Amino acid sequence: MEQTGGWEQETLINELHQGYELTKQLKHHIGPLTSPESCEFLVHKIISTYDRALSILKFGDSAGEFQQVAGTFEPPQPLTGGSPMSEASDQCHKDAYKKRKTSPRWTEQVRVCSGKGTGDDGFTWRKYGQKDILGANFPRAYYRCTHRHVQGCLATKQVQKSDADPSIVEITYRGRHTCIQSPALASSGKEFAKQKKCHLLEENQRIPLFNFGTGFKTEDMGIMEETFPSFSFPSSPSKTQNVETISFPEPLKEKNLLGSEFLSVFEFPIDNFGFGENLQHSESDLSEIISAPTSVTNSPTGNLDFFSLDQVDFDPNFQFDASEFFS
DNA sequence: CGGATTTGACCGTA
DNA sequence: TACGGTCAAATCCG
Repeated sequence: MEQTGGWEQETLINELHQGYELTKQLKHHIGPLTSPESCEFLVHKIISTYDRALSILKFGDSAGEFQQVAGTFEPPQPLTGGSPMSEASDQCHKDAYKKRKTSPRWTEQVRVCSGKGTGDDGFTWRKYGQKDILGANFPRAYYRCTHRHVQGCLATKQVQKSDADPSIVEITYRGRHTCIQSPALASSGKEFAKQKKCHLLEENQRIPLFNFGTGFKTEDMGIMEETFPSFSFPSSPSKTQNVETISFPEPLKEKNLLGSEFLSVFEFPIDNFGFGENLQHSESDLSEIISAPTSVTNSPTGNLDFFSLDQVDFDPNFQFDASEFFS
């Protein structure tokens, strides 16, 4: 928990750098042909990026202990009992990050208001198993990305009702999405997602602008972090303020996981979906991703351009001047 | 009929 | 050996 600061510094730099890239993209996208959804998504992403950066500055490290709420970090809190979620009423939403030695994963608890709170997180999932878990009152369901075979997406998730409160489901995400699922598609729900399936690859080739799954995780610490006040915000974006008082709009609670699997630190918009294989090699060692980012980008789709860290100069003295991005 | 779900079997790990 | 995770055949569903 107490760290030298190297990790968060790097994260901070990367966050800022991502904000830079996103802003540049937004600049390019602002125009008559631009879809409002894309712009809005970029804006939210940018805000989230800076939000995280600010959070890092504000709280220092301990990211592994953070619970992330509404796309922002909050200082460490106990996971159970008296947690904010218990008071958050319907839109209650909380992320919990649990450390795992060999299989880091990121767990989110979602209160189910209707019957479908188990997974409409913007991705399409296919259930592949269910198990009764020892000591648990409810079985655990296993899902993998629908596009596992088509695009080699290795993202999986586990959904299990909470013993303590059946109205809450714990969703544990593992791996990251390497498939392309746009926010417009995702935010339109499953119907859109169904339509999209047939055109997934076309979408990939047509608008390889950015990956709509984004996020932030730290696998080397055995945890994953993430979440944006995502693209599906119906109206007002989060205003980057006050991380303590933010509450989710109702729709957000089922959308905010969109990018849970992505390593935004290294994945930049245009081609940030190429690290799926990384996870296999480095679930518990982020350094492997860092040291050999391009050696494992053997996506089955074969036509993805992957971001090369070589292209990124993580200058410690990175200067950030927003004005130049809009010039 | 194709894709998604169910469910028992199988496998790896601790 | 028990348990969690995955596979795959059977079944369901639109």
